[in-house]
Amino acid sequence: MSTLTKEAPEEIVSRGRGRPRDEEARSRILQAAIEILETTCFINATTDAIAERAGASKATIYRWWPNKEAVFIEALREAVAQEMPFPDTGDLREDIRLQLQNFVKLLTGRRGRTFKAFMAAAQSDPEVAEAFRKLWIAPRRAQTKAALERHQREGRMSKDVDLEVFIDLLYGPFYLRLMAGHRTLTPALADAVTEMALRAAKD
Amino acid sequence: MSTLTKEAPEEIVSRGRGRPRDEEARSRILQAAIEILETTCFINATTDAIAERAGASKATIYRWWPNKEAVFIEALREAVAQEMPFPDTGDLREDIRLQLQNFVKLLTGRRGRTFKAFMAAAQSDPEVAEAFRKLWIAPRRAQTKAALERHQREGRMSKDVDLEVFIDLLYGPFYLRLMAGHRTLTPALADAVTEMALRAAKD
DNA sequence: AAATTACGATACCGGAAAGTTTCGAAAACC
DNA sequence: GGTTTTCGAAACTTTCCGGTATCGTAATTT
Repeated sequence: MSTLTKEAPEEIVSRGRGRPRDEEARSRILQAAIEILETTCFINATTDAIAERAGASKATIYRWWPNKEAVFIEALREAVAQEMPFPDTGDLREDIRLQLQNFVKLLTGRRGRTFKAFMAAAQSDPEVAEAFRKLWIAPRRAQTKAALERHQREGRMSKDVDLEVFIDLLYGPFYLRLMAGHRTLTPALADAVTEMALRAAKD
Repeated sequence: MSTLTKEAPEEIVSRGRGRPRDEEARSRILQAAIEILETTCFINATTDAIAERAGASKATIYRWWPNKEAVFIEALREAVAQEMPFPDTGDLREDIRLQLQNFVKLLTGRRGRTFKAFMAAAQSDPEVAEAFRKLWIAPRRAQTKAALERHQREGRMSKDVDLEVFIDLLYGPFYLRLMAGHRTLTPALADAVTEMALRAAKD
C-alpha cells in the first residue's frame, strides 16, 4: 500500500507552532503539474520541471507528496472536479448529443492531452492506472449510467440494452481516435456517433 | 527524417567480403523485442534486456538499427504480418461477429500487451505513433472498410452509414477497455457490440 | 526573544539506461 | 594465409532524473 499524501509526522490535526504550510504554493504546484501534462507529454514531466514552473522548490514538493506520481494524481483530482455533469433534458437524443459534443470539446482542448498522458502512464504504473479509473473513468460512467437508466425506466430507451456495453460504445470511438490519432476529433463525429448509438439503443 | 534501418555504409547490395550478417541473430533480436513487450511494459524494454534475451550483443543491435525504437517498430511489422484477415462469409452479422471475436482473442492474449505498449509509447514518440498507425491501424481499417463497402454495395448494409465512424464504433469499445481497464474484455462483449453495431448500421 | 516549522535555492547522490568503444574470436572472400 | 566484416562480451561514457541534504531566510506560536 501507499499513501498519496504525507501526514505531518507527529501532530495529527496540528495547528502547529512553526510557519504554516503555504497553500498558495500547493496550488501552484498542482497547477504546474496540470499545465505540464497539457503542453508536453508525461516523459518530460519531471519534478524539476514542476518545481521550476511553479516557482517552488523540489524540497517543498517532496515535503508534501511522497513521489512524483502522487502530485499528478492529486492534480488530476482537482482538474476533474470541475467538469460538467451529464445533461438531463428529458430527450435521449439531445442528452447524448450534448454529452458527446462536450466530450469532443474537452478532448480537443488542452485537457485532452492530460488524459492521453494519464492513459499512457497508467500502462506502466498501476497506481496511476487505478487513480485514473477511480477519479475520471468511474465517476463519468456512473453519471452516464444513472442518466441512461432513467431514460430506460421512462421508456425512451430499450431496457434490453446492456448499459455497460452501450457506454463503451458511446465513448470508445473518441478514446480510440484520441490515442491512435488516425483521424481527427470533430463535432461531426459526435453527431454521427449519436445517431448510430440511438439506433443501437432502439428496439 | 530518419531511417529505420542502417545501410552498409559503402557497399549497396554488398555480397561483401567479410563475415555475413547473422540473419538468425536478427530474428532472435526481433523476437526478443516482441516477447519483452508481451510480458512487461515499454518502460522495462531496454536495449540491455533485448540483447540479453536474444543472446545477442548490444553492439550487434546498434550495428543494424539506429535506435531502440526502430527495433520495436520492425518487430511490430513482423508480428503484424501474420494476422488474420477480415472474414468474408457474405453474412454481415457473421463477418462482424467473427472479426470482433478474433479481436478480443487477440487483445486478451499476449499480443494485447504489445498493442497497449505501442499506444502508450506512441504518446511520447511521434515516430512510434506513425509506425503504429501505418503498420497496425491503417491496414486493419482498410481491410475492414473494403469488406463493409462490399456489404453496402450488395445491399446488406445501409449506404448512409459513414464507414469511418462505423469502424471506430466497432473497435472503439475494445481499445477503450484495453487501455482504461475498467472492465474485462470477453467474447460476450464482442457479441453485444456486434448486435448494437448491426442495429446502428441498419436503416 | 526563543523555538519551531516551512520556504526557495542549490548542491549532491545514486541508479538506470542509451549509445559507444574495445577486444578477441569467428566466418566469409580473394 | 591475409583481409575484411561480423559476432558476443563487457567495459565505458554520458545524460537524465528521482529523491535527499544543506543552508540561510521567512512566518508563526509561546
